[in-house]
Amino acid sequence: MSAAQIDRWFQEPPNAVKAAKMIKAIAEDSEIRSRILNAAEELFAKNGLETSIREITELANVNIAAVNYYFSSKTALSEAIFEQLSQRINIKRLSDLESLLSLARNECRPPSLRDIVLAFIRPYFEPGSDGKLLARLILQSRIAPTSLTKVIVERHFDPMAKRFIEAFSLACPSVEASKFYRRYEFMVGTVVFTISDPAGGSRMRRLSNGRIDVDDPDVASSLVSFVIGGLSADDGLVPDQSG
Amino acid sequence: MSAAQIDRWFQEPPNAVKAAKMIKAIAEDSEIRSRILNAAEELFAKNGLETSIREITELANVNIAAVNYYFSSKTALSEAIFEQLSQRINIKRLSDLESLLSLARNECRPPSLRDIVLAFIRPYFEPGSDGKLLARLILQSRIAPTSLTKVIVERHFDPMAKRFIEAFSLACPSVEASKFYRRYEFMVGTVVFTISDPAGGSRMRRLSNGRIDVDDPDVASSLVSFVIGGLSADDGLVPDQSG
DNA sequence: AATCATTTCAAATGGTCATTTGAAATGATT
DNA sequence: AATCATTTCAAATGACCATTTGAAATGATT
Repeated sequence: MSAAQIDRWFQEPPNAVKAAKMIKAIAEDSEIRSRILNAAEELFAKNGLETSIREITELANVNIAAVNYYFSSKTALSEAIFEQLSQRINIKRLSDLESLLSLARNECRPPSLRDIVLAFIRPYFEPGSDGKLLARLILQSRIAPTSLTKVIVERHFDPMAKRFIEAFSLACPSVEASKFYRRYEFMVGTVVFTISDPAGGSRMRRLSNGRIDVDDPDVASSLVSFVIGGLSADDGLVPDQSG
Repeated sequence: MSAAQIDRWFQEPPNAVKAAKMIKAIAEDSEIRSRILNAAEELFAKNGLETSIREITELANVNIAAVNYYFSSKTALSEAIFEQLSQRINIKRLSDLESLLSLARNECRPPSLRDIVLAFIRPYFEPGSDGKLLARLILQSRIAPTSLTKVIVERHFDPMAKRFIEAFSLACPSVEASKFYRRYEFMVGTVVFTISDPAGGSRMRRLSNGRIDVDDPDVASSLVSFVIGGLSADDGLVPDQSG
């Protein structure tokens, strides 16, 4: 699908056959591009974020120059992946949150804190959702932020975070609202760090002499309990009434 | 202080003047070595862990070959820093923990959970303790572990972790003991992620429209409340009695 | 003073990397 | 069929990196 083709598309009179072709072209656009995206996503998840273009293009079975042709730089490719993943997972979270909030509103009760936390955590554990990769990308952007990871966090994470922070206040009216700015971040830390524990050499397994592991099916629910406990903690301090 | 010098030292008869010189030599050993260590620590903390040897040696004002001369490789240098920092902070934590445990024992009461958590968190916030650098190094070893970061974690962190996990059980007998293997890791995640928030462009500040920041003096106590809430959470599940 | 080990240094080495180039292939348009 | 834009590809480019080299300087030992 070239720029020139698109230009012509708008200049020419309508034509059913051409339209069909054009739609097909857009739908398949572009096989190589998505082969690169998939390979990169797979290798980033498996081997970390310092995978070279060479490895990616070898797995994708495309020429090494294709990355620069389709994405203009390796950085742009990484950010495309980060953005795509962030968007997919955060849209899911937000829609889960909104529907549980409106359900609570209809039933004239506050939303349940457990439901909110589950809406936040669930996408990380759903099979095929690449939660582990997203967790690594978030940690990476913590340690070594780039101007573009900052943009992605601001665009795809901050709005969702604000909604969750509001929801926490609804669910826990006894906790002073401004505390949730911090507690939200604390929650993110707990979740992201836990998810990113490398499979196999897991630290939990070592510390517990093999009894407990990160990949145990009930880690998610342990995590939820911990987070709920933290979010709703009574810290015994007098809330600041000045603001 | 050369190997040959040390050999001679043990072969030769005692001599007060020589002894004095030797002790001086050991004490100053080696100025360049420590200039490199300090520069590397500073740059790792400021610019992340991918600082090049060139930058380090420029700041330290030594020749670029000095790193390989004194540390044999850049990896070994990083690990020397990681190890030194881990040891310093973890020894402090362990000794704080042991003394609060023995105090509780003498007074025939369980230790307070708050005291234990404080012993864990305090070193990260003490000025000059390089808590931020350590947090970054820990996150880094999460995302991209090397065979030697693994060794450092096992040597300097795992024994301390086991002690803290035992202490949590003493402080919270109502929580089934094996839960603390997980909850300890959850705590680490919360703390490390929070500490590593880059100064200046802090996310908390953004989300709260400037009202709350990571560098606020009371973040530590918010963190402690959250962690206590999580550690002592009642998850409503029936504990596994089979083991 | 002569010999020896250690330390410093500028320059070279060799490897990996992302990116560019320019020609060849493909495919669409007239 | 001829022209044009787009896509593919092998090879080259140039930057940056850690590490090595070997000679010169320093310092200790006899």
